[in-house]
Amino acid sequence: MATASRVLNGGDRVPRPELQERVREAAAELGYTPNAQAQALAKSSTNVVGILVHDIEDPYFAAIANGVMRAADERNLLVMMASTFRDAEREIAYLSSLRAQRARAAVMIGSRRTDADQLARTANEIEAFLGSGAGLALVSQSGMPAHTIEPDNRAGAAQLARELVGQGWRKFGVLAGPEQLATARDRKDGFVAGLAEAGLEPVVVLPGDFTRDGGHAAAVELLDRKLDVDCLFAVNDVMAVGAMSALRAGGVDVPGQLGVAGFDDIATLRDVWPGLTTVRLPLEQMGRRALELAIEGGDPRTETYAPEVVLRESTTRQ
Amino acid sequence: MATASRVLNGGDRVPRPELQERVREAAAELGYTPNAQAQALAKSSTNVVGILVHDIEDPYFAAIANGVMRAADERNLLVMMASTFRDAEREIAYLSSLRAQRARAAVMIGSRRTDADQLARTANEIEAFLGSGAGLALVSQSGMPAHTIEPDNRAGAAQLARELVGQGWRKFGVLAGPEQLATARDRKDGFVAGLAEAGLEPVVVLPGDFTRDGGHAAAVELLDRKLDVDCLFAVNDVMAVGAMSALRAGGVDVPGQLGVAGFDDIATLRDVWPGLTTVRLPLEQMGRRALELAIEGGDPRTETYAPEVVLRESTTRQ
DNA sequence: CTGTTAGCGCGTTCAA
DNA sequence: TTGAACGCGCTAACAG
Repeated sequence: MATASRVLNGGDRVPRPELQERVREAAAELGYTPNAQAQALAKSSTNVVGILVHDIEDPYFAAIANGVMRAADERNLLVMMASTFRDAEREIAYLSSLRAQRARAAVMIGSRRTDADQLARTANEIEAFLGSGAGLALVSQSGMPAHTIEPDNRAGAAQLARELVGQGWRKFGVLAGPEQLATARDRKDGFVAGLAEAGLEPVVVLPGDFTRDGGHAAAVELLDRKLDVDCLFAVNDVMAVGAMSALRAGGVDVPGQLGVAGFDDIATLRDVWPGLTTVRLPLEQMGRRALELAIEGGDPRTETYAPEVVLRESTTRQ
Repeated sequence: MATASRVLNGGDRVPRPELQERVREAAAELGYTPNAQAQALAKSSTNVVGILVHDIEDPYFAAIANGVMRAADERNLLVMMASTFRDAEREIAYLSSLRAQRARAAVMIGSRRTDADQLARTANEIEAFLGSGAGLALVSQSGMPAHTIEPDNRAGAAQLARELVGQGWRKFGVLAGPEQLATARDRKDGFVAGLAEAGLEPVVVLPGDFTRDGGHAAAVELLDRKLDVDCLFAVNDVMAVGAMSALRAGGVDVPGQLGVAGFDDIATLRDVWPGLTTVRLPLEQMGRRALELAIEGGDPRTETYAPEVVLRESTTRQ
């Protein structure tokens, strides 16, 4: 048995070629397939890593997950992915499952809502996860006792505000997303701060969902209230695109009557017209790096990624 | 030991409440976490299912994967996802890994290129996978000895052709994607067949990649050759959107000078302007159903899903 | 109703 | 260089 094990799996010193051959033949003949569970049990270590996303159909998460999967593939790690459908309970349950699976590491993507109780329970599960010896990295969620990858949302949004002001826009409306979502809040705050540098403040800040429909609804509300605004900033690209649809339906020309900007620079949306001014995040690289940190382990580290403003036609002054 | 096992895990008849309590306390005190690997080994069965996609960042795959994950979540199954990055070798290797993991079932999404040798090797691995007792379903790949979920690409494309002809378009260009890809070929063939019913045939059929860039490049070529075409059919939405960008850059008005249609009805692209005429596929439901069939097992069955033409502004006659 | 025993399939000592 | 024995953590069959 040990001999067979040596030639078929472990890189241990292998027997002489002739015996190797015999073992391989026998394996083929018997239709042998190594049992990863048994291997894991014997070695008490697996090559499984987990990814937790809120919604894999959202291109933001898909892009980051793609980076994680690429990095995992390069290291011959198997990926267990779970979509939490934005349910904190599910997230905790999945993390616990990963612990039971003795996953080597996990990456949690996306920021959580700031419900104190939920957050505490999530933190507990995270402690347990790390306590089991596995590695963990979070993307876009600070304040947890694990590696953290964070885009500098505030700085990116502030820079966007500066550039828009530089283009001549003055009367801004902000489609702010949910107030409890750190990512949304930081982008909104950064934008407002950027405006403040020029002595401006937004005409209106409309909360809403962090989704296409949220952006659409907020834009509809904006039109209904006939607010005096000349440029809209939506805290992510899918919201911006939803808003553009609403504006079009309302007969508002973009950017002729109203400029529109988003955040993320989602690849799938780079062909919309007018081209969406946005803030680019290195999503794939962030995912990649998150996995590296998670595998690496060690003391919690935070890495911040600088976003980059991309000006396109949706905010071109005419 | 058995008593503890009974109260903590298996639904076997449980001991009296008092003892249950004692076990739970001890477990909590010791920080006990069930070892899923050991459970799997002892029960010789897991609750892991696999998903194989070509590229999770492609919204088509993300939508189907989303359906699979929803169905898995409802059944308390853990999902192992692999992105093959369109590499057949990787695909085979992953399927083999899933076998080693003793996965209960797997879903393979997307059609493979028709390279006879690769196809045979994939078929071999599929046989081995099924031979291990696991279930398997393929989405958009026929001709394999497993459950198959197939959109009726030909019928959908043919219907699209009929409706476009009905709107008054006559001189069609087809951005056909790769000839070796069954999905692309079927859509192209169906479209051509639909045109034939009206006594028409396409002015030009341009091959290319099945991606945004493929559509873009094909449209550029079309413009360069100054072909006399009044409507473009791209065999998927991302190609169509890439083509629209190229047309815009070339100063061609859509749909004023050229109509454009796609295929899939990708959710993220429903807000592009002009709204993209396309053929809707129930992607999430297909993914869902694929998992059900894979879990269910039994004799290979094929289920076909009827697409539905969605007319939007990109083909509105002016 | 509870505790004991024997594997599940493997990697890893330790002797030979 | 090879083979025998043990243990990884758990469940299922059995005995008490």
